[in-house]
Amino acid sequence: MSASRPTILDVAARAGVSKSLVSLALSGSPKVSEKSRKRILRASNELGYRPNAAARSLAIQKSRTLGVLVLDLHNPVFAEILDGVQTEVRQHGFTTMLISGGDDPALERAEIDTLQQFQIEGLILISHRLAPAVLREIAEEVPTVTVTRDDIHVPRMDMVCNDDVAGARLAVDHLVSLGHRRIVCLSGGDNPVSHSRAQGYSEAMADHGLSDYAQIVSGGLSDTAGYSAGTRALELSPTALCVANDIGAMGAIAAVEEAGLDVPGDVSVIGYDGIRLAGLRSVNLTTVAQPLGELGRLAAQRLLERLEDPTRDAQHDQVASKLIVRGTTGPVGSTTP
Amino acid sequence: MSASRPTILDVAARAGVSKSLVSLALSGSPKVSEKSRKRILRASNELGYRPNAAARSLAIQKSRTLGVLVLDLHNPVFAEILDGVQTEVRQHGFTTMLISGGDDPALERAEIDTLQQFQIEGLILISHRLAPAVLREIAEEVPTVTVTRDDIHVPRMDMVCNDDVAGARLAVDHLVSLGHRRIVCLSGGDNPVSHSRAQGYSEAMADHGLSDYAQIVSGGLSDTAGYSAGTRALELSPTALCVANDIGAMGAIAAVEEAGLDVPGDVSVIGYDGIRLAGLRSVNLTTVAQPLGELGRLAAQRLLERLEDPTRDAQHDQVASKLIVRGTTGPVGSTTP
DNA sequence: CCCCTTCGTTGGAACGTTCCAATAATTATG
DNA sequence: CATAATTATTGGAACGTTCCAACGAAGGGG
Repeated sequence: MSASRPTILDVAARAGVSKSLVSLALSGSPKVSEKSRKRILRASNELGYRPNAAARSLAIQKSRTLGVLVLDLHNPVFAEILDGVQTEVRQHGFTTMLISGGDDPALERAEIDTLQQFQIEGLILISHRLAPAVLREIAEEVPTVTVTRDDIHVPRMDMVCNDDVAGARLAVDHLVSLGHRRIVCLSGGDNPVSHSRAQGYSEAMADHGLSDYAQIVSGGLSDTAGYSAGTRALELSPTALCVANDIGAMGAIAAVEEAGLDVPGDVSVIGYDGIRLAGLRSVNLTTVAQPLGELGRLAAQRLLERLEDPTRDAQHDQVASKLIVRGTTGPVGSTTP
Repeated sequence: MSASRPTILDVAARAGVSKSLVSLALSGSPKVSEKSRKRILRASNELGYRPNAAARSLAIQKSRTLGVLVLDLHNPVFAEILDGVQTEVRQHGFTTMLISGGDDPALERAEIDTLQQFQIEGLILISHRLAPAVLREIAEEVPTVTVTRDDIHVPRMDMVCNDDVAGARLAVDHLVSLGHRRIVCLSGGDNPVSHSRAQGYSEAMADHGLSDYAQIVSGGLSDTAGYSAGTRALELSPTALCVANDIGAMGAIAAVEEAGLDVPGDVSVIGYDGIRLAGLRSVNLTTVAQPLGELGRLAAQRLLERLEDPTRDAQHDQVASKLIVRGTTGPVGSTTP
């Protein structure tokens, strides 16, 4: 009948024992007699007791909570990485606090601050826009692991990425094997990930002796950016477009089709990321798929390891991406213009 | 040099005042002299002081935190609703804890439990799979508002929805105005939202005197469900498909195209939800758009109102959805088969 | 029968904050 | 100039938990 939630003292009173014994019993200590344990558990259930996380956190000086920042919840890539994080973290009895920076560095910083007020024990950054100095500052205060970005090096900070250079090469190799030579790269703009992918493209083109055909059109990671870059790329009369990411590739496809050309008959298009969306029947995009869930799982694992041993050297994992051939790539010239 | 974070006492010592005054100053109380305030602020900055949310929560008996459950982070609908929630909540100085139930009732329950251990002051359920009894139990313990579902009524629980019946009618009206009569409905399966949308379809068909043409093919809310329902629907040789949601509509489009038919030349397709994805150039789906952000904003607002006045009567808001005409619908028979 | 273990149990302190009542310092009032 | 009123500041208690040192009650060995 009390207005507020029952506390450990209410349980103790009802079970006729001390609060300390309740605490012991609920944490599963072996030094509680079977008789007491039963009575405490019963009292606890009857009252609907639920421990107060704030009080516990204050007492044990730990929060058993990890913070997770995603760049932007709208981008499916991040939701899929998040899945991996959640499953791994849950298995270890940690709670996660999820925030999204909405693609705004200032907001990101503010949200991380809130996270720190909750005394998070570790932080996972699934992509971010933080300045190197800010990131360093944060990583020094709380064990941190970045996913998807490996450009900023901070002493004790782990990083989990795929090899964008190798991935982009996979894309080019695939197109070349289909007979394409006039392969244009639609870059994702001025960010580390896009740089690596563009570099992989250039390297692979060179390896195939196609340096003369290599051309990079600058774009962005969004649908509209992919569309406008695609439109510009068509002036170079390519037979294939190698796009920086899946969403951008979808925009590029729209540009190709709007120009009255067929995908993949006239122009093949390949993306990067491997979001589920790309597998939708109406999209059916050939892409270089990162193991997104695995990326998240690994990040969580590295963070948990660091919590055990905070002095461990920074680790830098690279996971392998693989080509998924679907319907947007095909042999060169399957339709004659 | 201390290993752990500075506390309010460290700040007090450095500023040469008592902890109480620091607390006062940091909470912006007017009864602190300008001189003290300055010194405290400086000391606080120098030490990099950050209040301990757990301690505060314990002291004030409030967490200033709201819990948000989304059914599934992968579905873009929810991310967009979430946006609205976040902006509104932030403005009021609350923090949100976000969890996703991964479409599993048991997990949902467990995650909400965790939320309650953190003493959340309110809960927003952006769709859920909870049994009525469980939902009732939760809503009795913590102020709750459901978004997107309005089938389970609980005394003090607010609900924010769009009018699915009216929305579906909008879709049918649009198709009829384009001259369509053989309009088949691809339902979203056995859930309250899909039922309402199917009902709106039936009502509108009747209003237009097209009851004889009304046919509902049962499907689901996913891409693949839309695809298979679409395939089955084509046997009825429709000129238009009215699909339960956007993602399903994308699947249906694939089915139509795979059958060698043109969208919208041979078959028009309309979706429901208004996810951004539908606006991508390569998708360009005509749809009935819910004001997703507004839905979230309103939910947060209702919850905050209830926190002010817990005895207030349950409120049930309906927001208006509107038709967005894009490229997947067109006049009937624009291509002759 | 007494002492020593062992086991089960307990009260008190601590965690970092807020809030209240009480005090100290300052200013206004007669 | 004393006293009242106001303004600034303070110490202590409280929040709900965990942990530790200390306790009482059994049981076993001498």
